[in-house]
Amino acid sequence: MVPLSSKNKEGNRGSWTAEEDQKLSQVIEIHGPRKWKSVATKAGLNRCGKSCRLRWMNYLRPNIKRGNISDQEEDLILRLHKLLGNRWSLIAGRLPGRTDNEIKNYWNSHLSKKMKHNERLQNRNRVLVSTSSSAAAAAAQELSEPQNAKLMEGNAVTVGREDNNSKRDESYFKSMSFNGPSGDEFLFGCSNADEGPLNLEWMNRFLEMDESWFTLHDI
DNA sequence: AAAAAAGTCAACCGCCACGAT
DNA sequence: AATCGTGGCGGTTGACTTTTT
Repeated sequence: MVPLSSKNKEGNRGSWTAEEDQKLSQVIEIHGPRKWKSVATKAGLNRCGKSCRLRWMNYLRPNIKRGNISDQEEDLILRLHKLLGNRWSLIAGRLPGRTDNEIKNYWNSHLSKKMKHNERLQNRNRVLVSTSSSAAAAAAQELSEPQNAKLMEGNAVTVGREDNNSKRDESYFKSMSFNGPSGDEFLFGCSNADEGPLNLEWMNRFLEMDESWFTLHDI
């Protein structure tokens, strides 16, 4: 359906109709996908060449892959984006049947959020808790970035950015009650005042949710 | 059930590069 | 060398759909 507001002196705008698609396809079949202004004229379409090109590239041309982006494709997009940045046409060139517009949309609606979420997890202050305060102190010494580690009252060590969370964490752990297993077993969690008191159940939930985070900080 | 908010995606816009004149 | 037309690209918009409140 073409909205009323989508027509002006420059020609049709808005969504393409099946009839327009058919006309465009017919002309391209004869003259090839080039000289878009002439294609638009030959097809008798009241649209600019640019619009015709876009419709062909993103919708009408053969071998366009429809349907959800697979896990393999997503992985490839992530890796290519890391390498190339927002060079959507280059990325799309590595994914047969996918268009630059589709990749860009997928990135903006799915992957950028995923990236932000991961970044947020990485930037949280990490917390190491032991049932033994001496073991916690020893662990703090062994940390690869001791300048970023802080031994808290009792048996908790925070590891993370040197930011303004330290004071909050300190009082937070003073009031914490920890009912972990006996011995020097370490558990990992993540300090976040919004998520309520830190306890074993909560930490186990966290670990189930994000195993990769755990292995990254194994001591 | 209805309204609001969030998500999706096709299409448009403006800029730039490049070839033709 | 300067200008113009065209195609290609990435950013953005807005209509429509889905989910949440």
